[in-house]
Amino acid sequence: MEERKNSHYPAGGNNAPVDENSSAPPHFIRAIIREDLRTGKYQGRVHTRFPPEPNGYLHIGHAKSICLNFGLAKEFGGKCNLRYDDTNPAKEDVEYVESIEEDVRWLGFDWQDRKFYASDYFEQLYRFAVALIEKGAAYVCDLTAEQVREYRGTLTEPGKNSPYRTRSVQENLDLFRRMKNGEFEEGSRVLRAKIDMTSPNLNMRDPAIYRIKKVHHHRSGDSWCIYPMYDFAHGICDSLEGITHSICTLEFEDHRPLYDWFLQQLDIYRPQQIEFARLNVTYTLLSKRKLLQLVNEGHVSGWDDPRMPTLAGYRRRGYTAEAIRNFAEIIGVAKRDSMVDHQLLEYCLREDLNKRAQRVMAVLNPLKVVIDNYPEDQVEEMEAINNPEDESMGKRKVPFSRVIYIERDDFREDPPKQFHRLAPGREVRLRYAYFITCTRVVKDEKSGEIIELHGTYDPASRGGWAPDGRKVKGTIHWVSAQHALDATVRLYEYLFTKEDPGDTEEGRTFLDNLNANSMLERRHCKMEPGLKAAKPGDRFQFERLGYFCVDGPDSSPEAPIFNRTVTLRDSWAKIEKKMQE
RNA sequence: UGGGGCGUCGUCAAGUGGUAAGACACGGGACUUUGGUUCCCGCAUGCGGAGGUUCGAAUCCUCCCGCCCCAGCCA
Repeated sequence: MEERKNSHYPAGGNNAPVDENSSAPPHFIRAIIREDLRTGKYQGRVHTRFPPEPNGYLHIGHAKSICLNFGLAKEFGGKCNLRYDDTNPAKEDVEYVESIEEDVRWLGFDWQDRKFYASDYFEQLYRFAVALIEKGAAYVCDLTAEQVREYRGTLTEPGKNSPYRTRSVQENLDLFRRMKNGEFEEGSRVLRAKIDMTSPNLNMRDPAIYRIKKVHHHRSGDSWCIYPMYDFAHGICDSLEGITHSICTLEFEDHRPLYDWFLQQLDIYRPQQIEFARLNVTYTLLSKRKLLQLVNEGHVSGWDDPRMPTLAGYRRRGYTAEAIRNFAEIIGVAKRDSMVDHQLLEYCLREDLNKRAQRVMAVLNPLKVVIDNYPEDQVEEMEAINNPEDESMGKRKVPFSRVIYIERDDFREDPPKQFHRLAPGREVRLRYAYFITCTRVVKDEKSGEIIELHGTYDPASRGGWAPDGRKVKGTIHWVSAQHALDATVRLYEYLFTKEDPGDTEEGRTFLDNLNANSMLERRHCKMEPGLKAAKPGDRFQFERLGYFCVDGPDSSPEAPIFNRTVTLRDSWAKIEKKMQE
């Protein structure tokens, strides 16, 4: 039977041999596929699908699903379709389908010519519904939504049959046709599957298959005023496309009997639905509804705000697709609810960026330093390494002169023991330049604020080495004042203050957990001049600070803006924190 | 208390009867012209609990406890 139904799909042959020594971590879905391949369940085919509803932007949770579905297909020499679950036009929009395609491509996956829409199948879906009516497995019900709820029963009590359950096939056919023709009001009638009102699984208590919605659809326009429900449409689409493994999240586990029921009733090819646990990440929210709310209420600048857990947000923030793919692999796939530490994502990010980001010097909180014994008009070009992890990235020249900026945090008037940066009388190395010693601190008389520092340099230490072999513990970054590029930097932190932003007390909402300091904009940061050539999306490591990228929408050559993607690990901050305790 | 799932280190997660992988985090050390990177070392006498089967149990059996999901004409 299974054999026969599967027969119109190409038999194996397009599959690469399974690599038993694959370094990919084992998980239960891989195990199922291996077993199916071994037993020839689908003639050696592996065909998955990624089925987003175009009602919002894709987020990191979707990335897990995308990587799983496309990744499995690739791993086993199969295919993966992109299919929009666009059965509810009231919530969907073309803006979302465009963003979804951009995001999936950016992540590095390709659906080739297999882009589908549930709406592509509206005509067939309708015919399948008619077939169900004809075999007495579906009926038109005139109960109101509220009545349907009452008839459904509760978790512990069985439901009771709708008085319309016994309508004749002829009457059902007629009514359904008229529903389609727009003769009835929205909500007045619904087509239901005739299953079992006493089932302990509420999904089997005569679920709705079609509802009337006189709403314009972003693809089918106004040609339909009835739309199929997810449970009915999804399995049939999977079947029509010859999907072998229909992977979805845990909350659909209870729907599997229904998924199977429709396909069995219709006697069509049956893929298997497999459920895994959706992703949760600390300090972030992955609910489309709540993300939409953040956007609509202006708590963020949009779906692509760099603080958003959307792929568009992460991309704008400077994350790489490679890092996200690696993260998706490393977190594993299982059935238990879990909350992954955001630091794991950051680890994947740094690992990738460390290898590819060009190093550059930038001062975010500038403190002027005048090197008194350095010739007034002299400028030297110091040689700097672009990436110590990748020699092929070469070297560059950075101008040095008498007046420079250093990071305010790199100077302490009264330094603690373990502080080995600049302080009165102390010597430090200016990266790729000279050793300098601080000789004088100039303060504002009234406020006491440090305005500038004066110091001397050792001409013999050019490049950062002292010929007498003396050591300095600290190396700090700097930018020549007269050559500096003035730029704005946006420092981002978690959008929420709680590990689980959705965990709220009585009377509060996730909005109460918003981090008021999630974005700090610093103007007039000083950067080495070579950064003038940076283009939107370009990523850099600002030495000793973190990874940054040129913002897409807001940056311009006249007023460059850099987003902080992620900080570098900072063991000094840990030491300082420990000293305070 | 109907049904469906799930409980292995702080967090993910392997393991499917032969004596608890790995990663992140954390702690310590080495190296360092980024307090970055890299490299070493440490980190579950125990797998939700209690019984039982077995030479041997995270893995099998029994009972119990806890957590998640389902009462949309959402997906």
